[in-house]
Amino acid sequence: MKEYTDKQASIAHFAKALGHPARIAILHFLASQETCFFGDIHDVLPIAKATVSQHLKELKEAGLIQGDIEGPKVRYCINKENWELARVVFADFFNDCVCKKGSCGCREEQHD
Amino acid sequence: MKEYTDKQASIAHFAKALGHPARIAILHFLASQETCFFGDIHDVLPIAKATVSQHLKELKEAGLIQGDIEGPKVRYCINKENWELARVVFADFFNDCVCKKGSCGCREEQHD
DNA sequence: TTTATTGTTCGCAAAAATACGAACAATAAA
DNA sequence: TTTATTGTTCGTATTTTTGCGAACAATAAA
Repeated sequence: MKEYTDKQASIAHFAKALGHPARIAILHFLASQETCFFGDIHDVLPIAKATVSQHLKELKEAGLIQGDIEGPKVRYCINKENWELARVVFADFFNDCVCKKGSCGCREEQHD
Repeated sequence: MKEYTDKQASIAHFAKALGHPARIAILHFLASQETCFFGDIHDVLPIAKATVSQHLKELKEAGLIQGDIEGPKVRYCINKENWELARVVFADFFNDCVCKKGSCGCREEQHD
């Protein structure tokens, strides 16, 4: 009956931003390239530029990337601070959430 | 123009499953309780049982949890193997995707 | 056998996410 | 100034997600 905690909302928020292959591909690309203009990103994705722009906006709103205007172009980049924050948030989450050995009565074997 | 890789799809898939506070709350709860019946989970969430059941189904389909029928009850538990897989997938992702120092031309300071 | 208890599934409604082309604004080049 | 390049925003359509109550199935209890 209780509401969600800020921590839970925060994890879910980051996870949601990562919950689309296009956005993962964008982050992969940003990490691999030295030049990361909008056009370069668009070139490696199978979607229209309007859609790419939308995905970039979501990543920006989640704080995971930033964009700098350079002339008529826009240079995108991973936001290092929040990236590190997200890394820690996920690492903590996976560390906290473990079925302690023997603490639950679930069967060991997997089933469907 | 290229499609997404299996790895990108896999990360996005796990992230999507984690992209709702109710599902994060469920995982937190499963990790903290010794008894994890459906009813116990429902009791700590602010949503109807039909909705809880739906979220559990999604987590199950993502492979993150499993459910065992015990009498008329159902005992849920984190799926340790896939949990470990997800942990590694995210850890790798955050390690791979870093804006190498000085490799991109983004401004250092944050802006809006 | 009848009645509770426990969860899932069904059917539906509302909201959000995804995607696109067209129109637009801003800068750079001619 | 006119034209081209670069991205964003707008409007819209489609799909997916989220949520609920009601109906249902399965086991346990009376």
